[in-house]
Amino acid sequence: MSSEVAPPRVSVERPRERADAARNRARVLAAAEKVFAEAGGADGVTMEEIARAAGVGRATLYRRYPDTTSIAQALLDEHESEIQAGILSGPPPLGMGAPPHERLAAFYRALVGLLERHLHLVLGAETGQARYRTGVYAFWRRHVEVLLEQAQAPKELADTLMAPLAPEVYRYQRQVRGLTPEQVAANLEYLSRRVLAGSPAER
Amino acid sequence: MSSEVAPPRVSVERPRERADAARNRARVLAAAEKVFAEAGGADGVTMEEIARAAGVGRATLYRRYPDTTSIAQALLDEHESEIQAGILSGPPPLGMGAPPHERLAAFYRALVGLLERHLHLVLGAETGQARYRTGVYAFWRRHVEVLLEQAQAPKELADTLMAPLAPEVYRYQRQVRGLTPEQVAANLEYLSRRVLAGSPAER
DNA sequence: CACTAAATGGGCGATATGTCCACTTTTGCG
DNA sequence: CGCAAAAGTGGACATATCGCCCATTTAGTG
Repeated sequence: MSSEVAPPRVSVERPRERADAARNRARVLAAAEKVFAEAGGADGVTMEEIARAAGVGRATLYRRYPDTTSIAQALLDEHESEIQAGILSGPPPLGMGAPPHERLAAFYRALVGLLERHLHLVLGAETGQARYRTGVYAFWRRHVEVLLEQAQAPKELADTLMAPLAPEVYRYQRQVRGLTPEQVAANLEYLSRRVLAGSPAER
Repeated sequence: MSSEVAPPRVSVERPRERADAARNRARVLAAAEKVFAEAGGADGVTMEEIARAAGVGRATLYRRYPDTTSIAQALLDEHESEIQAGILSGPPPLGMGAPPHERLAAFYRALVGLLERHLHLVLGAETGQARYRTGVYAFWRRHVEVLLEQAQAPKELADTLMAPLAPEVYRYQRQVRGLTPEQVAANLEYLSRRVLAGSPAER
């Protein structure tokens, strides 16, 4: 990040959000939450539909969000931040202090919980390519990378170990294969142990 | 598969494809191949665009394919069939005869090869949800399931072990993380050994 | 209380979709 | 060899969404 001549004022001098803007922001988010839940993802959800449900014009939506995925992303941010905080400064096994394979298992459990509670939002925000463009993916990825290093396993496995957390994979396991959230979490815990626990990698 | 009253004629009595239909089918597939390659996936590819590139009307496209993903799927079928044949009746380690973890590694290698050569088609055909609706996914899945059983590992891991083969994951590793196909394959081989080789699962 | 700037929402042109139907080509048959 | 039925084709049409523009409204400020 580069900074030009720093403005003399404190911080970035954001003009403060107007009252009606804040009100509409809240309306939009509440309406979008409902719309995504009903659609079960982002499939048929359009900007038009969210605008109608929120009782605002389409241009009001476009002012803040370029597309439906960024609205879902905004709704998710809050929940994802909680997990980030748990990783950075929470108690073990999610936070520091537990052995790598237990921390990975805890991380898996936390994200399975998120997927279970907000699958429609994650499908709306991180489907397909979009997943890898969100800032939060980089965070998850880095965390897994560190755990791999601590366990003396190749850190290039990070994306491989993240792949089962793609929302489409979770949806398929839950709705088509009929697994319970606990079963999914147990499988991932098994994976954690197999890959990170025991003898370090010989290769 | 169930059969009603079998028709007296040999086979299903398909009226045989007309010459102009066959010609246009070939044109469409050739044009679609090119269009997908240029777009690098299915992102901005429309039925209109493929029709224009093939020099046929849109209705001609819709007669055979309901959407762009099914066109990409048709183009992929051939290549995927080769791998299927290799699994069912080819030599080890892809075919029968090798230990499970080696067969899984060989399977991973075969699919990495497919992804490397035809990523744009796989992105066009199996992006997001569509991946789990293709017939071929069920085949891959079942194959991995059998290998898991043979290695006395929980067969519910099948989808988890398939997840890193999603085209978006491969694209990200190759184009964003800068891994080579060999590195991706090596990582997956490591995963195969860790999960399937050695002591059976205690749980 | 008036004034400025942010915020709003309806409307517009462009593009894609999926279906329909009149016309053309191929094929089977007398 | 020619003809009729059937299969195939392609352009047109109605509909929907997108992304943007701009006249109007509304909130905050001196």
